[in-house]
Amino acid sequence: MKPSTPQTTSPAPRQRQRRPRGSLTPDRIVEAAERVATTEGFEALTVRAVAADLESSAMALYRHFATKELLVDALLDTVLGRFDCASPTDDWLEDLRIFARSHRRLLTMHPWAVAPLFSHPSPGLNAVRIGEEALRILARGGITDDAAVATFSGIIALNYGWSAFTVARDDSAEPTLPTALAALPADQFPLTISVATSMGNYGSDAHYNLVLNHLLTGVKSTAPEP
Amino acid sequence: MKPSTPQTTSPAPRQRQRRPRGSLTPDRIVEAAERVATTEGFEALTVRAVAADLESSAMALYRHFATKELLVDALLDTVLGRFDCASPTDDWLEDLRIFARSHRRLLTMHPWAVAPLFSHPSPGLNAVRIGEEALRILARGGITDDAAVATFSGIIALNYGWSAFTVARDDSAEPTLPTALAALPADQFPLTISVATSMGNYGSDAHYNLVLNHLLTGVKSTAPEP
DNA sequence: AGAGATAACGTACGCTGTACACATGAAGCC
DNA sequence: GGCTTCATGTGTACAGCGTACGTTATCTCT
Repeated sequence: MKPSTPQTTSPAPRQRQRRPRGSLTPDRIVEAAERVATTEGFEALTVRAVAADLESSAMALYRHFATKELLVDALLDTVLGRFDCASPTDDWLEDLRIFARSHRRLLTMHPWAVAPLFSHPSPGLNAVRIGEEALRILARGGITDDAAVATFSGIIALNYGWSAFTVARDDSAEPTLPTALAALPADQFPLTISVATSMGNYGSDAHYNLVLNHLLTGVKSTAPEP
Repeated sequence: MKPSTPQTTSPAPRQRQRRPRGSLTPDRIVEAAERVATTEGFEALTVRAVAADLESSAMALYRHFATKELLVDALLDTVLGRFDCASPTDDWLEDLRIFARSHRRLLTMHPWAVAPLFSHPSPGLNAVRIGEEALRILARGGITDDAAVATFSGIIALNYGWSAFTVARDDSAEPTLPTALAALPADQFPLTISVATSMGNYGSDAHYNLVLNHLLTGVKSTAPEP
């Protein structure tokens, strides 16, 4: 196999077939990194794994990203770049709800990215773009300055925190969460046991919409115009 | 130095003075782990570092915790065990606010624990205890079942997400966030620039209280009793 | 005192990110 | 065309990680 280097003069071919010059670009590396993250999980996103996906060597990536952290930053920024910045209706509160749902969908569609996005400051340009969109919607409702920043922060925080539930969920776990809760000592956790079935779908869309409704109700109640 | 083993027969003392039999307990190991985490940060919490803090060896810890993950789980559960479960007033909504603030304070007082708590499912007993307390308060307001679980989840999610802001904040960063935002292209991010100063204290207590107010307003609006 | 159990420990292995030296291929210059 | 120069791909190596495995020392029970 691989008789492409039949150089009999050198007994041990110390290097494999080298890839052509422009075959490694930041974009291609980020694509490979995402491929690894989606298929193997973020914890398996190692430099060597990305290089293997590109059929390259680990150190080759360091010509384009000084550290692994910078590569991850670029990867996360491309994910944030997929946010859909549409404000379709003419009701600003409804648009705010759509904004929140879109952001949440962005996270649920990239579950491996939630934890690193959570830990990283990552103030990339696309993150700013998302914030600008939220501020635009809020301004239409007369909410500006600290109230706007706080509201925006609240929605983002809610979404990130909520993603912790949905991402960590292991539906193949045995025993199921409701049955595990039902086995608790009834004298210590009576309420937990009584809502065990509802606890079964904690983090669900229905629960999320309920909470988002609550938050938006409060936002609306402090908006200048009725 | 250390002439305690002047055993001249063995030229190289292959082992240092071994510690007595009961000197290593799960509790002491967890204490040492927290010491490392608080002083050096969670990323520096290695098995060898914990062992060094105990003046022991790395493998000695594995007699008490099968894996590092289990040690971390125990550490996180002790942190959750410090939650103060008081419901001081007779206004359930006010108690819910105090509950949320207490939980948030728990996170801010253990900043290193936020990220691992976020990533881990970690359904320890103390986590259930916190949930039971929230359900008790909500039940006093007539909120049960799915509405209660959703509301509880919302508060917890908000706190975790919010902690991402406050934990990641690097106030010694240069340039400051407002000045960095002010340098953005004004035609693309006009609103972000206009709220740059408010953005400076994003994640602050004032902003958090504002968001919590919004959420509680919504909760109150759906509560059975006025 | 002797034996058995077990807690503490040392060594070693495969993995990680990455510093460093080297090899190679494309581009500019004569 | 030949030669130089420089950017880029690659291999080797190292410190540090979690931890499997085998050794020892100490405690307990006769």
